[in-house]
Amino acid sequence: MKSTSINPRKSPKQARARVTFDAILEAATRILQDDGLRKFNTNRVAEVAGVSVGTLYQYFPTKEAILTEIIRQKRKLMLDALKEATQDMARERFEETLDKLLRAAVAHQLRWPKLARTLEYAEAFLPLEHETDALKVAIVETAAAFLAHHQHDTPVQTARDLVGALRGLIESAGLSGETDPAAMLIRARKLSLGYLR
Amino acid sequence: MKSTSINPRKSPKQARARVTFDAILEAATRILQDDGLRKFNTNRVAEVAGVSVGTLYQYFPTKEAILTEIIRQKRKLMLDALKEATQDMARERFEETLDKLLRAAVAHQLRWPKLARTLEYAEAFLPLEHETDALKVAIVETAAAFLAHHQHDTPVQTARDLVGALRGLIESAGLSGETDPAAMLIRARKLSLGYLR
Amino acid sequence: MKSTSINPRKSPKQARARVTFDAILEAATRILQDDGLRKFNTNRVAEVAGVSVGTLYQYFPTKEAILTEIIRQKRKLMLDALKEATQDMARERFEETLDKLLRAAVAHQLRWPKLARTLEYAEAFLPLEHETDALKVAIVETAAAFLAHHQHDTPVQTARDLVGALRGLIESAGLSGETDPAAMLIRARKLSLGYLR
Amino acid sequence: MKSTSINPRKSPKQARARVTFDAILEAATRILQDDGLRKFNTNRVAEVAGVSVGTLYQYFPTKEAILTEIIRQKRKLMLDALKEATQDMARERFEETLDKLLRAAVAHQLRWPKLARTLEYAEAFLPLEHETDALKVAIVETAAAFLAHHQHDTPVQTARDLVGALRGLIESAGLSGETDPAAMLIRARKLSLGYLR
DNA sequence: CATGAATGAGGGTTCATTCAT
DNA sequence: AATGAATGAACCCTCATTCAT
Repeated sequence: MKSTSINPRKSPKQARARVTFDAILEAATRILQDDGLRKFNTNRVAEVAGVSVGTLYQYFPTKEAILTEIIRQKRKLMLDALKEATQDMARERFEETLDKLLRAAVAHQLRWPKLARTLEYAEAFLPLEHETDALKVAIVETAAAFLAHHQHDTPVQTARDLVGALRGLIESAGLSGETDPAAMLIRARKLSLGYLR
Repeated sequence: MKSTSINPRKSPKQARARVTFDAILEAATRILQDDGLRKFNTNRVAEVAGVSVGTLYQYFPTKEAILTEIIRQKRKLMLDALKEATQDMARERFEETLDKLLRAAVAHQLRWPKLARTLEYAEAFLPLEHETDALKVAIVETAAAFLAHHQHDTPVQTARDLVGALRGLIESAGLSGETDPAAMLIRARKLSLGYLR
Repeated sequence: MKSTSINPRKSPKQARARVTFDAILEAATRILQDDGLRKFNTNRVAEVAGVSVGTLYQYFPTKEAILTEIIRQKRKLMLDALKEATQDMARERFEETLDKLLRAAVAHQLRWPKLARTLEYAEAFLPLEHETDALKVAIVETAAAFLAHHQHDTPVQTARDLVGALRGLIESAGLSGETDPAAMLIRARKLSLGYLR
Repeated sequence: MKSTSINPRKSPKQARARVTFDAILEAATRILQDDGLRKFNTNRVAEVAGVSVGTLYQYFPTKEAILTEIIRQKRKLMLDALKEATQDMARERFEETLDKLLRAAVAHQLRWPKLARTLEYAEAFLPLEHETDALKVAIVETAAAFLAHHQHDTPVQTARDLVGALRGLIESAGLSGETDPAAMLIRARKLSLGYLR
């Protein structure tokens, strides 16, 4: 793995290292959730993770690398969920697959709306990084493939529109204090079907 | 006006003061647009505005006060536009008023998507401030009043949902490089009518 | 003046600023003399100069910029002295001008041998900087011009050789504790005339 | 051998240990040559040497100990070369022995001018260490003994002067990119004979 | 003996804010 | 009022050294 300024410094192989690596990411995630970028600094991350700054820098060459790794992991989770949701789309009714997709999206955005928003914002100021960027594209493309499969004319633009609108919907609900995925799903479905009609 | 740590220090009454005040806000806005919060600092704002830091602090007690004032102004602009859009709603068809509303929303979000996004993010970490918060509520309420007027059941939640979804839609299009308000309006209308059906 | 990472940040115009600027350079010089690069750090320089780090960074964008400025000043002093020494070379006997040159060289190297050596070493790891580099070249060329004036065949190489050898001579004497310029001058003359024969 | 903070921790007796010891010194030397003191750190030395930091610290108690050992070895090499050059001075003409001495000096300084300069500089800030210091004195004394043998009045000072001047000459030529020992030898001879006349 | 994860003091730099002029 | 020099807490990151395995 290249040691650019944005990739993790070492893939943790020993058990101890793996634990430390994860502790750092978890601490960082918690800080981003609770306080946003403002208080996201390496000293605090290390402290919350229960390690020294030096240790943190053994694993991540810069503060941005931590952010990037969190984004990468979250995006990957989302992409995998979407792929799983669409894997049987050939055999399923449109609404059936759509529901799976929306369920995945709601699950990923509603639980930690502040984190999701912070990561979204942070990403804009990170140096473009292949894998992360590719993941972003892949997410839209997975949705677009689904739309195309069901005869949609402009699948890519529509997919991007819907991904954006759904993010806005779920985010605003989440930040208003809503936490019920079932209620959210209903409105997400309404928004999607309404837009796709 | 009280001089809390978040309100402007003085309402500029003399012409010269007004000019300085505006120059500072304009400089701050440009920096937020171009570089985001990362490079938004008082020294730079003063420099770009062509005044000294000392002068900047004559008008704004803290850095956050500048941010707050920008948000306040932008929100006020938006609110006024929405109010104007709905002022004849009693005499107009539903679609007619909706179009005016969407036109206003698109106009306000599409031109400076990066700025809009940055302000949105910044606001979340600003101390809650009455007027600004009130403006936010008023925006949703204006939309809700319109929906209520047309017999909608749950106007407030629906208004919040739509405001959120539209923001997400326009923001994602804007950040993807779209700049045509007309094209955006068509999709915004589709999203709204679809959701409201 | 460009604001690269190696030039001073502002040319001090007000009296207070001039004083601060000089205090920083003087403190830096003293630290380099006494302890070398090892203990040359911005916190210490600021402390010795009696200013805050922040102030130091108002004048110098990086630690290296301080070093560069010291080198630039010392070289300029040396170059001016050499130019003055050679200004009447057309009217003077060879030995007369040579003596002036050597006097200048001894004066500049013998007083602070440790500083001279440290600057010499530091320079090798500084990003090449036009003016400083030009000064270095100019010094050799001034000597070469003098040699050429007196019918020397390979003035540039000889000048470089002599400058190097004289530096080595004076440095080693200085570091051995010698402080008498007169004694040094005699040997410097012997070395020069011997080599030029 | 005592285990002060500057001597190697153990004289490597087993073959494997010898290899490791040498690998560390070689790595350190390469780093000093290529990047100077700036990037000379124990982690990097260990990495380049292909051993772990822990292993490095089995052999050297401190970073300075590595530097000291390199200096000691280089000086010893130089001293041995000078001793060999002067061993037949009783039977040889003055110029003959001098040439051998200069040949040794040129050989030692011209090949790695950057390394030589770095070691020279580093030495000044190392805690005075008997053996190394003694080697330095021995070098000058070897030269002085040669001068004394040929009826020179002030052999020690003259030897020191010449050692310094020759170092300056060769160093400046080396750093200017010259690499030809033969050409260098001619000028070194000229400098020496000129000064000794 | 070797390994390499962990430590934390040290040092470079920024930037919100104050205050003498 | 306006200026801009000065301040110093805060934050990023490095590297010499230790020690459990």
